[in-house]
Formats: sequence, C-alpha cells, structure tokens
Amino acid sequence: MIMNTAQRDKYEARARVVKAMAHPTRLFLVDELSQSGPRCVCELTELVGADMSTVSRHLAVLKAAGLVEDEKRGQMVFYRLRVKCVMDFFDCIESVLACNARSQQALLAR
Amino acid sequence: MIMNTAQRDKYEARARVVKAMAHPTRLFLVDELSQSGPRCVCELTELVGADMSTVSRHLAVLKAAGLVEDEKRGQMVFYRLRVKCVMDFFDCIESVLACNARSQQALLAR
DNA sequence: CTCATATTTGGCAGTTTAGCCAAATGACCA
DNA sequence: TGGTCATTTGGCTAAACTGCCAAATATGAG
Repeated sequence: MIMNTAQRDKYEARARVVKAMAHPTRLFLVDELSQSGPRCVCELTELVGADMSTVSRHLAVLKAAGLVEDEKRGQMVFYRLRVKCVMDFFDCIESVLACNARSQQALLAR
Repeated sequence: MIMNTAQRDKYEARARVVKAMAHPTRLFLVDELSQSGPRCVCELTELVGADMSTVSRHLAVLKAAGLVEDEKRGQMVFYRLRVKCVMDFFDCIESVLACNARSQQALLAR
C-alpha cells in the first residue's frame, strides 16, 4: 500500500492532532482538563507555572487541533476538553514507557 | 495540583513518546507496521516514497522512543512495532478529526 | 579481496517551534 | 470615561526538526 496523495493527507491530518499534544505542558493541560473539567486560563497558568502568554499560546494550539474548546465567561476564558478518549492515549503512552523501563532494567542487569 | 518536578518529568517522558509520532511519515510507518508486521527499511522506503536516509532517520526516532524495535537479518534491517495499543491511538485521533469535520460543517451551514 | 546492496551517519539549509516581554484587546466596575 | 483585570497577539531570539546529498559502515556474493 504505497502512500498516495489521499493517504498523505490522512496522515498529515492525524499528525496535526498528535503534534498538538507533543509538548509536556500541553499534555499536562489535556490531563488536567480531562480530570477536573473546565478551567480558566488564569488557573491553568498558575498550575503550569509559566508566563500566561505562553499558556495561552499552548491552549490556542490545542484549540486549533480541535482538542479543546473555549468559552468566554465575563473577562475570563474557560477551556474544556472536547474529546474524552484522550485518557486511553495516556494509558498507551504509559505502557510504552513501562516497556522502555523494563528494557532498561534488562540492560543494566547484564 | 500544581506541576512539581516529578510531574514535570512525567509529562516530559510522555511528550517524548508523543513527539516521536508527531509526523505524518512516522504515523504512516507505525500504521503500516501494526497492520502488516515487520518490514525492512527498503520496503518501507518504497512505500513512503522518500529518500532512504530520511526513512531510516524516522525509524530511528521511533526506536529511540521505544515504539519500534529492529532486527538485523543479513544485510537488511527489519523493524516491528513494540506496543500494540497504538491502534487505539488512531481511533481516538480519528474521532477528534470527525468532531472537527462536524464543527466545520456546522460553520458552513450558517 | 572486490564489488554490489542495505542501512546509517555527517553535515548543511530551510522551516518550525518555544518562551518571554511588551503592547493590544475586551470586559467589568466605579 | 478612566482604570483594572484576564487574555491574546506582535515581535524577537534560541533551539529543535526535516530532508536531501554524500560519505561511512556492514553484510553477502563471486
């Protein structure tokens, strides 16, 4: 199955979503939103411990990928997760990491 | 739950794995390997349609993240997927894309 | 040993990303 | 209207990522 244009488009679309999560801060934001529900930028900024402009940009990346949506309430903006299956993501990633850890152990044991 | 050092490490480890998949070619490689089993670099290169050195580098990225492992057979190197749950990944990503498509429709319908 | 094949690696140029500060925008209140 | 507060955006620099070519490495065949 050689990659044609349609295939290429498919994987580019998927990559845009994955890329949106490919940053520790953004993974934290997704995790936080999935566990505790909607949060405003100010709360998230405090949790992350970075400049608010930085957090705002990370949230914009997640939004552009369709992973979160925002809602303005007064002068605050609340972000919430748009898709719930992201938790499965984390489970899978953890299993990769666990597998890596086991391999590491095996190497050290020699 | 403010991000402390341990938390930060956790999300950085996860991000390394996600980042390894954050590229259309690498997503294709993972998908191909999960569907058709072990493949040598030469086969994958033909499927991708890029320089072999480029494909080799992509495979090295996947390997460094622990997503694939390689095995040398003669002068060829075969790569295979190390963790099976990656398919769930794709399902989730597709559901995000489907959600995006619906929103897009809704916007156009106005 | 010599040649051919398969793969990896060095190095370079162009593009993208990250994070901060400062400035702009938007909403609320007095 | 003027002043805050919450958030986003412009602009800049440093770092990371990509893809190709060319060269190096490794394996097998004759």
